[in-house]
This record gives sequence, C-alpha cells and structure tokens, in this order.
Amino acid sequence: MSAPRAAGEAVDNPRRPTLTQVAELAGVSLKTASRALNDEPNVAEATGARVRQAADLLGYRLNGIARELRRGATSALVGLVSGDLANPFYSAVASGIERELRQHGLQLVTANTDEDAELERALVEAFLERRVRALLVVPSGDRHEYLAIEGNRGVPFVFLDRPPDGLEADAVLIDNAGGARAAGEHLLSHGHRRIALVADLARMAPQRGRLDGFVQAMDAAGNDQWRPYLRTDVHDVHRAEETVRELLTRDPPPTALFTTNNRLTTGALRALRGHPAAPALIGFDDFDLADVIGTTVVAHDPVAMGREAARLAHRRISGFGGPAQTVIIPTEVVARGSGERAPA
Amino acid sequence: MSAPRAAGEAVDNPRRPTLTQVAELAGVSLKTASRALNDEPNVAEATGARVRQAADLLGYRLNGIARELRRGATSALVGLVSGDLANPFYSAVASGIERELRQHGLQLVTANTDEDAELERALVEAFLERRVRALLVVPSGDRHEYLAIEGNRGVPFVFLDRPPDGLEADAVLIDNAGGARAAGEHLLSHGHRRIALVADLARMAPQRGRLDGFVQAMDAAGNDQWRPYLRTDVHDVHRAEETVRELLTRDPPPTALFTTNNRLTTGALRALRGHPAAPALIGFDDFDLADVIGTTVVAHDPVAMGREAARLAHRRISGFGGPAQTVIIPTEVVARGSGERAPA
DNA sequence: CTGAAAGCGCTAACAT
DNA sequence: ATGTTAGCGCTTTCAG
Repeated sequence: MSAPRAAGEAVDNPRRPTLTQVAELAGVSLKTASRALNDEPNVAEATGARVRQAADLLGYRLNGIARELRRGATSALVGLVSGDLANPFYSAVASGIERELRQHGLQLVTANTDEDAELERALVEAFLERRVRALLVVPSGDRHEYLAIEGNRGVPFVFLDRPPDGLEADAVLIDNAGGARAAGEHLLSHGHRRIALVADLARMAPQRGRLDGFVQAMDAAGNDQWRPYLRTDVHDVHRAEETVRELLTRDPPPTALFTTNNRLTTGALRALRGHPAAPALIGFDDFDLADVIGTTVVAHDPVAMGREAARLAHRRISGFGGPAQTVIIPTEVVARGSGERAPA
Repeated sequence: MSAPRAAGEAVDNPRRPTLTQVAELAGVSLKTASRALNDEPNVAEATGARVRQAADLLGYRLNGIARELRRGATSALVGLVSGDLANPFYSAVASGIERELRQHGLQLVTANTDEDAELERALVEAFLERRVRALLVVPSGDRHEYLAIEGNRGVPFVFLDRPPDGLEADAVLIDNAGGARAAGEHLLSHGHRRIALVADLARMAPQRGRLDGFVQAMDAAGNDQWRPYLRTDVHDVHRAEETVRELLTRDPPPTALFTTNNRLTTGALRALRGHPAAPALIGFDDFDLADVIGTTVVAHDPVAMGREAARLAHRRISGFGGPAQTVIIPTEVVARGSGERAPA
C-alpha cells in the first residue's frame, strides 16, 4: 500500500464538500450543522457529534472566504508592503510584526516592491482589493495621497521607516538624526576631522535624516574637513565597496568612515579587508557578527519596530479614532573597536 | 486646510460602496458596470467612461472576497509556514518564493511557527480555511499525514528543507549529505583528524543528513579520531558558543571544527574570536560577510530554493498531476581561509 | 451592446 | 433545540 498522495490532486478534484452536504449527511439542517461546527450554544450533544462525524467523513473544511463575505467582507489579514524581505533589516521588522499580530489573531501577508514605486502602488491596490484589515508600508514612492481615500474608509495605514507624505497616518520611525549625530560626535571625540560620509539615495527620508544629524554634529564642532569626503546615492554593496576604495586613494585620505546603512557598511568592510591602516568605521544599523568583526554601529531594534507598527495597526482595527501617532525607535552607539581607532 | 487623514477611519466607516451603487450612479445595470470595470468586451466607450467616473466618485474598490467566492472559492494566495523568518536563511527562501509567485500573479502569505509543531498545524489549518491555492511548508513536526486529505482535495503542498513524512508531496531539499561529506573531505585533505562536529537537533532530517555525510567522509578515510568531539542538539547561538569553548579545553583539543548551520557557525565564531591558535572551521550555510571574516562554508542558494518551490507549486496549481517531485539544491565548499588552516 | 436572474458557501435574523 | 429565509458582492448564465 502506498502512502496517501498530496501530489496528484489535479486529477480528482471533485470540489470541496460544503456545509450543506455535511448537513445532509448528518440529517440536520444547514444552520444546525453551522452551529455545531462553530461550537455555538443550543446544539444537542448527540446532534453535534453526528455533524462532526459527517464533516470528518467528507473531509469538510470551512470556507473562510464565504464566511468573510457574509460577516462583512473583511479578513483577518494585515498586509506588509516593503522593499526587500531578503534584507535582514526588513525581515527582522517583518518577524516583529508577525509575532505581534498573532497575539490578536491576525495574519501577515507580505509583498516585496524591490523599491519600485509603481509596483508598490499596484501591491497596495491588490491588498486593498483583498480587503486587508490594515496595511503596513515601508514606502518607496514619495507621494502617498492616493492612500488617503482608503484611510477614510476603514483601512488603517501604518508607515514604517519612512514618514507618510501627503496624508496623516500612524508611523514608526527610527531616530535617524539622533543616531547619526551620535556617530559623528563619537568620531569627533576620538580625534577625527576628515570623516567620510557614505550614504544611500539622498531622496529617501531616513537617509536625509542621517545626513542632517551628521552635519549637525560636524557644525556644532566647527569641523568642515569632512566635506570633500561626502558620497551620496550609493545604493548597493558593490558601489559602496568601490566608493570606499576610491575614498582611500584621496590625498589626504579620510581618517574615519560613517556608512549610513547595513548594505553600505558591508561594502565598506569589504573594501577595508586587509587594509594595513584602516580608517575608523561606524555603520548605521546593527548586524549579525558585528561583534565578531568588531564593528562599531549605530544600533536600533528592528523587531521592536515591527512590533510597534503592529500595535498601532491593531489599535486602529480595534476602533481607535484619535489623531495619527508617530513612534520613534531610539538608537544607540555600540562601540566594538572600529569606531574607536585613532586617526592615523 | 489639513491633509487628508488616514488615521481616524473608525469614526466614519459608512461601509464601502458596492458595484450596485456604482451601477446606480452611472445609470446602468449591475452587469454593465461589472463589465466596464473588468475591461470586458461589449461595452460602449461612453458607457464605460461613465461607469469608471462613478466608481472614482464613490471611491469604489472591487471586493476580492466576493469575487473569489463566486469564482470558485479559491484565492490567489499561497501560504508559507516556516520556522523563523528572522533567520536570514528562511527570509532568503521567502524572498525567492515571493518573486517567483509574482510572475504568476500569486501572492505569498507567511506565518512563523517558532519551530513549534502544534502551532505549525494550527497555521496550516488556518491557511487551508482561507483557501490558499498552495501551501509551502518548512515542517517542524515530524508527522504530516494530517495533510494528506488536503492534498487529495486540490491544495498542493511543497515541502522545503525537510522531506514530507507520511505522505507523498513535492519537496525542495538541500544536498545535505553531499555538502557535509565535501566539508569532511576538505578538512581531511588539509591534514585534520581530530575534527569536532557541532550539530543542531539530531531529530531534524537536514541535520541527520549532514551528520551522515560527515561520517561517510570520515569512514572512507578510516578516521575515527573525531568521535570524542561530536556534539549534537546544540540549538542556539549561545549554546554553540559555550560548546565550542568547552571543546577547546579538551586535551588534546580538536584541530578543526565543522558547524552544521548558520546559527552554530555564528556561535563558533564568537568562541573563536581572539583565540591565538584557532582551529580550522567550516560552516554549513553561507552568510553575509563570511568573505570579510574569511570563513570557509558549505554554500547553497536559498533564493533558488524558494524559487524552485514556488515553481513546483505553480505547476500543481496549473493542473500538473504527475508523481511527487523532489528538487535537490546543490552545495559547494567555498574556501575563504578558515577551512584551510593546517592542524596546530 | 445591455440587462435580469441565479447562486458561490456561509451566517444573521427570525421563526418554530 | 432546530429549521427557514434572506443576503453578503460579485460573476455567470441566458435573454433581449
């Protein structure tokens, strides 16, 4: 005898049994079967057992779609639209969201935009058609007005990492400026003046915040020797590596580096590998093994970020109608060696 | 004038407009409105325009739930039930799945089990009630018979990383034994005999495969000096770190280490940090910055794994009824230094 | 080209 | 304790 198969289903797919069929087999009415299977009161012990037996026999499974339609066309799904789940930052956020939602019986549905604003919009539309209860977005596009109508019609939005532009909505943001300022001050306090800043796309709000914070620290210290070493719009690991290599050939070279996200830090680490007199380095975003490599970072808690976003969403779902809230996730400089190297 | 708000939706949620209302406003029948909005043929230019205008005015959005119910109670959703999305291995797999599904207009829904077999079962049930088109599972529990009925009723299953037990179903697995054998041979060829093996829960199939492959390599070389250094059921980073520290205090100590997944490798790297005469190290699973740290690994492609799984699922959804297939993802030893250190 | 009627599978409201 | 009727919002016949 062979094992039951899950593979060849397409061959014999005689449509799933419905509640009506269960009721017929059990010799009761549709509604009684419904009551029995939903553990509602007012079902005789024996009747309930008969219904459950019939359901088992038929391999019946409740049709959640029909139920949702009848109950008001709103699912237990919460959508997350983000740039790239393969980035550990986003996946940590997603896992924080998922865990918190589950506490409330909600389910996370994810979609990647690959940082494409048009795809983002299409995915948002798709989620709304699916009647998600709330929508969490790490926006790539810059204008979000198109979401406003939705918000007014019962689908709460929560923005993550980047603030909403063009509408009021809940958001969970990182203290970008504060973290970057702290990084700048940290390097200054270790004697650095020629500090290179390697940043991602400057049009993104978090990157702007980090740039601003860094500049504040420099201005406050009356240092402007960093300016020749500013490099923005470096968007991938490879470009980051090249950029850092180029910076090191300058004369004089920078004595320190500040990279404004985990991808750029990875690129910098590659460029610095085996370098005899590596400049000091601080990276924004903590990462696995930073302790092993000894990389000083501006750390924050992405799982907490997801959790807070899920909480905001849940509050709205539960009927909270107050003004939009913004939660700021704090940052902290974690010294591990690379950021404490003195200027050469 | 203030920005449109997305926050206070709960206050005024007058139920979403329906197609009937759009039709009324446009002065056409329900069906005509449906045709116009779905770009079906046989709609006069002017009529279509009027309908679309009415829809915009009302802020109408199609109710995907009603559509799905009518079209056969099956969604465009594909479920993924996995252990822990925060683990970069799983999130890479998820991103491979997501990308491939999107090619076919399918949407990924994810849920984490935290490696809990009961939660896994509950989540699978929940997905089935939601009428997912296919279900991808990285199973934590060991018996999967309970899925068999579903498989016969039109919901294809694909198992990832761990083979199905108790039913026939498509699967995508890593060449665990082959990779581990290659790692063993690699260390042997560099002169190692006292090789420590640090493994995760031995009841998990991938771990067993890796153990077996390693043992095969040792047996083939007639080496059994590794046996005193076998440590299994090491399940988290912290325990891995402790275990490696303990191993290093043995007399004589092992001259090489093989860690059988990314978590254990991380723990080993922490234990080895700053060690004057670190043993050679090979880790199963590649990871970010392994190149920077110089860690030799048994690499494989988790994104490809996700992609293959999504392809199998899509084939089944499209009606393929052949026997269950298993795709094996190949592995490769990537030498980066740590695995090539000679015995002390 | 347009419309009327039926019904997907379920639950809510109202009998009995 | 059980049954009957209606209808969620849409698409699918089948007629005009």
